[in-house]
Amino acid sequence: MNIRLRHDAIVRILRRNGTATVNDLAEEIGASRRTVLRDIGALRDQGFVIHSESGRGGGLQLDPESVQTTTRLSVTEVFALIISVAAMRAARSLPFSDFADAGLAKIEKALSAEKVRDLRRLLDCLYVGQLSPKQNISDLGLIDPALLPAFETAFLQRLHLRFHYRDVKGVETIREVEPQAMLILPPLWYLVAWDAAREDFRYFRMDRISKPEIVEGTQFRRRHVPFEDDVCPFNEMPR
Amino acid sequence: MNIRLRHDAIVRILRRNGTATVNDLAEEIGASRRTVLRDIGALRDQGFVIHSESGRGGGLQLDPESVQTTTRLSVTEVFALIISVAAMRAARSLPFSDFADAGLAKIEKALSAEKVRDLRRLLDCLYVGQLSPKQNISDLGLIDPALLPAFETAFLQRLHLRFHYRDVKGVETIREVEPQAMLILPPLWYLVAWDAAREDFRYFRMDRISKPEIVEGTQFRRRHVPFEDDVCPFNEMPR
DNA sequence: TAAATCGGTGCCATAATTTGGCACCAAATG
DNA sequence: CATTTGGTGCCAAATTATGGCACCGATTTA
Repeated sequence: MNIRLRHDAIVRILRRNGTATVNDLAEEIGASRRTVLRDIGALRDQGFVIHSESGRGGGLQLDPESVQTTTRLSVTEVFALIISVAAMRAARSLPFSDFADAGLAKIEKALSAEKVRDLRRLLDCLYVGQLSPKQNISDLGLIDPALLPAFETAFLQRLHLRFHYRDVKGVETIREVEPQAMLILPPLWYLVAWDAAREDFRYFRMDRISKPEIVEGTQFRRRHVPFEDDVCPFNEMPR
Repeated sequence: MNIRLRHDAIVRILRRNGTATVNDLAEEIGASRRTVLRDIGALRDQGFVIHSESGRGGGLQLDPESVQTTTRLSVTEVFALIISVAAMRAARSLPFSDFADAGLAKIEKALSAEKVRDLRRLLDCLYVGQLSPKQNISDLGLIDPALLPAFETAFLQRLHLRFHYRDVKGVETIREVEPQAMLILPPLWYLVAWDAAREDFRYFRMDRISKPEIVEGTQFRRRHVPFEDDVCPFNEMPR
């Protein structure tokens, strides 16, 4: 077994069991005691806080405050994942074990097959904290990570974005808009955009947007988004 | 030289030079031709699209569409980075080379020293695309990544957040709020929160928030954020 | 056409790294 | 005290990475 996989496994087992002895770990992983101890050292070097107690009934314990993960993902992957996972975490408190088992299929479609292994490991490693009451995954609407690349480009480079939008009644229209702002109301993300055809601002729920595409050569200027603020004015450039 | 560093170096050189021969790479990196060819193979397996041409004047070329990065970061790191980088990209179009050289110090303070190496590599690898006019980095206000952990927890777990807030006039107050929504108006991020003391919603510019801390044992319910929408109502749960 | 350049593959010995076993220490427990 | 458990140093064995070499095919240039 690979060193990375072993590190992941150790963290996962510690998170699952709460506490484990070096011998337990060695046996479950299929490596020698010496190797496990070396791995523990490496994990500590990486910043994991692992408590240990000698003697009978002793063992290793991962500090519950340690939110760290062993998995390292590419930027694109993490961007997509953060949004999905944050949405889920926010939607209801639910343990990721459930998510990993039952809800994975939903994300598997969005991410390419090779990335799924990484994803599963990420979820295995993620800190679950106080999340408690179990929920049915199928209730949740995720933001489709496949939308993000086109979306991000349009948003950041200020290019017109064309997409299909399905409204509350299920009616689908095609929109061409200037993406002006994002509004995050967990678990939902909204796009705040100027609708050129309607000459007004519109709010679009991200999970109802499909087939987004950039309209080339249509750079626009930022508009003053009509939100009022009594603390500080919007659209002001930072110092 | 480590295999990871070599992969990073290859991608970086290809991005920089546009095209390079295997021998060029081998010499610059200080590895054998055989090893470089093996690395190219590995990078292709990882999904990098690398074109090649035989004969004089031939060589390797990284597909400009290939936005991939070699660096893999932890979730926390990437979360912080994405926001900073997105803010910068959005603020003005500016080449990351500048950013890496001049603006790095600003981020170095926020991230721990060990992570800076990763960060520099990330920036080296990032796809720069059409970014062109140079800008003075010091103009830009970044969201301090150090704020994020406390902030994220409060936001997602619905806990009260206490922080110092400096308003337009520079007056600093201490606030205790219920974080309800995020509003992204590039390059600025706003926190939309219910201010318990003032019994009303307030907007806080992220870069004016300091010393955020979670107020334990103060879980709140989501409120209906007073934004109107004619496309679909807010705060509606996704299907 | 011939020579040179350049990517690409297979093979194998050598170099480097990782792993496992062993001895042994310190702390805790019954 | 014997036992359990974490932890370290050391070294040989196993595993993996590397470099050199021969050689192929494509392309360019003379």
